[in-house]
Amino acid sequence: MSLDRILLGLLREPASGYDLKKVFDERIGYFWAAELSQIYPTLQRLEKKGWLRSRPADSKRGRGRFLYETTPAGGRALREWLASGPQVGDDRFAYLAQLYLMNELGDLNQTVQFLTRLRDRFARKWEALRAIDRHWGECDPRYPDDLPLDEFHVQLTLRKGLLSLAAHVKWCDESIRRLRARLAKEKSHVRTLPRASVVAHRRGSGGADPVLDSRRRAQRRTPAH
Amino acid sequence: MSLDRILLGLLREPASGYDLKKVFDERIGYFWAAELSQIYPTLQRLEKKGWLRSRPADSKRGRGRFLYETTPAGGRALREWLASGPQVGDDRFAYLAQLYLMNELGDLNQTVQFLTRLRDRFARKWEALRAIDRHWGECDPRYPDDLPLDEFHVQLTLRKGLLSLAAHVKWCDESIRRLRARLAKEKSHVRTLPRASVVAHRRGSGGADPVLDSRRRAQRRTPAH
DNA sequence: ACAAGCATGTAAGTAGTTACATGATTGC
DNA sequence: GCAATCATGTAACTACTTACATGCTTGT
Repeated sequence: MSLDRILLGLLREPASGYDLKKVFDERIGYFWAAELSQIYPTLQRLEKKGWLRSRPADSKRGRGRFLYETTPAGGRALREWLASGPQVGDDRFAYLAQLYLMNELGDLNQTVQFLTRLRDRFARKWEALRAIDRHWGECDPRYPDDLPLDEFHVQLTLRKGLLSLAAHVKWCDESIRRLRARLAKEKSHVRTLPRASVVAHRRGSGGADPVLDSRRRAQRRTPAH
Repeated sequence: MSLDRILLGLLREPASGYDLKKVFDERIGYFWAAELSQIYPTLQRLEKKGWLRSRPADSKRGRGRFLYETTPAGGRALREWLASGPQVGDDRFAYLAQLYLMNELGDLNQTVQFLTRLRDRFARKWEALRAIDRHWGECDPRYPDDLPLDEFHVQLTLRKGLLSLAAHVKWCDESIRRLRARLAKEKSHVRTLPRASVVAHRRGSGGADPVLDSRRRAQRRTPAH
């Protein structure tokens, strides 16, 4: 359903299935993904429905291709979708389910490691969007508030990705800090040495852990927002 | 796959399919959803696989029920999943796709309305989590940093929901502000009256629009983070 | 009598993934 | 000759949704 409308929207300008795949991978991957094996049958179905039309074209490299384009009927279906209000689906975050159940492992160090890896993934995604943002800003003096309206809408979605991922990274950092504080407290309890917690804390953030090191590296480039 | 492991995790304590549905709806809906029509067959499949066992039980109201529980083999499968690293899937946010393509409607006011409705939804979700957070804090003096470890893990996921939704609301507000600024600029351009933008801005946030009013009402209870 | 809540399920359909098949062209 | 890239597709499978069927108990 959503993929149908997204293709309708992307095909205001003619493109092939292969082209569209690149748009998903290189431009809009932060809010939608699609495989070629899903794109091709969908294009065929939408053409049968009268929302797309295709024509053969030749490519520089490889065999011939088909360029698809939205028909007026397709445009109406698209606008209907856009005007139907925001489509908010059920959230499904497997990593939160894992964290929710992670007490099963009975080891807070595992949870710290888990969140550290998660932080790394989010930070990498954030950096990818940040690179687009920075590049766009350098190439167009109208960026971000005086862009033409079509690009302005795109920029709003990019901004969402940036803010959202920054919040994710912030949450990971906060959680790791809180977990380490608990670990330190536990250690000092076992030893009954009141100053042991300080030592434990120094150890925890001063070792040669490669994951932690990559974490610290990433953190430098990371957002206030 | 993920649902399998989540059920394994939830069934460390015996429960029926119906009970589990309530857990999804009332406790963990902010990161996972499941329908009864998916839960029942999954429970049967996991029992055949040896990861769950069931026994009949009677209920106060309605017909007899089946209580399921994780077996040792199920526990091992669960721990394997938890130790396998964070499972981060492809993001699919239909509302961002809509916003990305919304220039098609050729009317910034429609985009403002769209984001206002979106803001309302996020704010409501945030308030639901905030209520859980507040209640928990009032009922348990150990909240949030001295909770027992199982509840501490749960709290981390709740905190993620709060931070994430707060960022969503912030993004909506920022976007609406930027859109209004553009609308004001356009208006003043048409009229060629340099002070018209001020008037337009006052009108835009002072009218009797019920959606806007609900927005402002919600905003009072909304997060710094 | 009937609605609401408890309780378990099946059937049909949609959306998306993984694996595979095919074939052309360019650069090394 | 071979890998990479361009290009289109099918088949089998997994995950999830919507609609429906059934039946029991309690409160109004």
